[in-house]
Amino acid sequence: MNKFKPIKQTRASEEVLVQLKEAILRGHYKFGDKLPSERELTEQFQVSRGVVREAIRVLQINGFVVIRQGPTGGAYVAEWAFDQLSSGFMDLYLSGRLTIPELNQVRLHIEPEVARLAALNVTDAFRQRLKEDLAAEREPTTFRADYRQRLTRVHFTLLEMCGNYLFEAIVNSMISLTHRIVAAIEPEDHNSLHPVGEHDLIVEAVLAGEADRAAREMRSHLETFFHRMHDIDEAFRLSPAMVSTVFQQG
Amino acid sequence: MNKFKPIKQTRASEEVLVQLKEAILRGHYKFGDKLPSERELTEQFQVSRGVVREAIRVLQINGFVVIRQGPTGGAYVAEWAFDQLSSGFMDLYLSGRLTIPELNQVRLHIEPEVARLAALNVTDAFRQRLKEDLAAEREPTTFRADYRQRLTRVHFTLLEMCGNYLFEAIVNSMISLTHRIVAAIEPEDHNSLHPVGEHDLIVEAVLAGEADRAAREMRSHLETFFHRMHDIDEAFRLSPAMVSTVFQQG
DNA sequence: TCGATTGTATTGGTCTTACATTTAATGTTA
DNA sequence: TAACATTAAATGTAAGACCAATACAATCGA
Repeated sequence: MNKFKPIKQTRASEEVLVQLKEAILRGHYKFGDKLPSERELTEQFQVSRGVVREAIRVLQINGFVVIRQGPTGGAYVAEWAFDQLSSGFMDLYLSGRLTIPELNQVRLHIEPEVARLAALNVTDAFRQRLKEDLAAEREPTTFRADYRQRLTRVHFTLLEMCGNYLFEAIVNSMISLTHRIVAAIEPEDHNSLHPVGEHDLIVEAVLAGEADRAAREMRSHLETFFHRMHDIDEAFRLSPAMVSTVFQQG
Repeated sequence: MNKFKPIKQTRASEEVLVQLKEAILRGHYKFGDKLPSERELTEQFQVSRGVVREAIRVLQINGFVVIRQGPTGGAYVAEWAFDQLSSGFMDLYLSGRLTIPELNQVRLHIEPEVARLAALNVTDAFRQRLKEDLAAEREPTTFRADYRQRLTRVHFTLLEMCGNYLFEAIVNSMISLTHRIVAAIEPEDHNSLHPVGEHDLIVEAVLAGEADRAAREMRSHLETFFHRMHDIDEAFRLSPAMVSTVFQQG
């Protein structure tokens, strides 16, 4: 006969983590706010400093807070967005569970829909941004990373336009993953992988509010891009150099 | 002129985390394997035990390892799958960034495609499983959670059938989130939210290998389900009781 | 002999104390 | 006034002790 309940099955650090995380998610601590110092938290939670640090470390790694040292230092609530999802997808890829063709298949199914929705939500402000994005692509540049960044501005703008935060979160994370892979396999002549001007037809359709055409153009763009990506990838596949490159971007 | 790079910008615990995580992702430690004990890692990394613990705590929270105490205890590599993605979506919802209609819109766009792909990949083994899943729905039950579990077996089987691990990861996580929300708002008479037999037409189409029809049936099923879900949700929206219920499932 | 109990060693969980490092703010000196 | 030194507040790291859980071996009793 077992009359009594077990006392503690959860780790103290997890309790602290849950409470801090809930406080952040509920908005009790907003972006930029500073959590109490470690010593303060040890008093409030009545646990040791090590326990508090374990909880805060988890929050930091998962992107909920950034930590600074010194006076005015501490754990500050970060503008977290897709960090957790991104690293989730990343880990799926790095562990070998997720292949590039699978990734591309999903993007190929979702992003045309994003473009379609974007065309339905077009406003003057967005029209302006899309034009700026296209112009930015043409600017001369020296750094490859910078170039890639500007080539995806159109995609990110369309994501915001589609009006669905979950689509935005998922596709944003998938684009991040694609970036990282491309950074490892991209040839010297990066213009051959993604020439400038490939977004023109998409934007044109979106600006005109033609939803279905926007979806078709997006699909067509992705198909050609993925095709090139696949060709280049084959040369590097299983190359130890590439694998370590992807890891090192951690 | 700053010719030299800073020596250490990363925290020791992050270094340890990266190395352990990479070892797991690379498959150096496989499912079920045991990481060295904390005291052993302390010696190998030449850092204090607290540093090692912070790293391991992150691995544990993110689902990469499970930890047991006692002799034969330690950090064992877990069969991690979608934990990180699931909690990522969960946090988006709990923080209020993601709404239920947005979630449903995405599911409504992706899951018909999953059903379509499943119909193309049908095998005898999967045929058998689908029939079992449908039969399981009919079995009498007492626990609501158990009932929900069995009602989604068809969805999970279709996910496996679609042959794309990323689709599986995303939709699996979204279904988990839906479950959690439903658990908070579900009425006593749970059969009204998702009556038995709603999957029959989907499975019928998949078994016949009719891809487009499978997609249509899936879409139709989700539309009616989300419609009911929406009606019920309105009654509970902003109810403090519900919000805390969702949090408590953490 | 068998079974229950007890001891024991190992491993994670927590606490404490001390010191190092970083850094904003303040004070001080040339 | 500007450059430099001091201070203090916060995180970062280290080391040691002890608690808690538990698999396994040893012991004891019927």
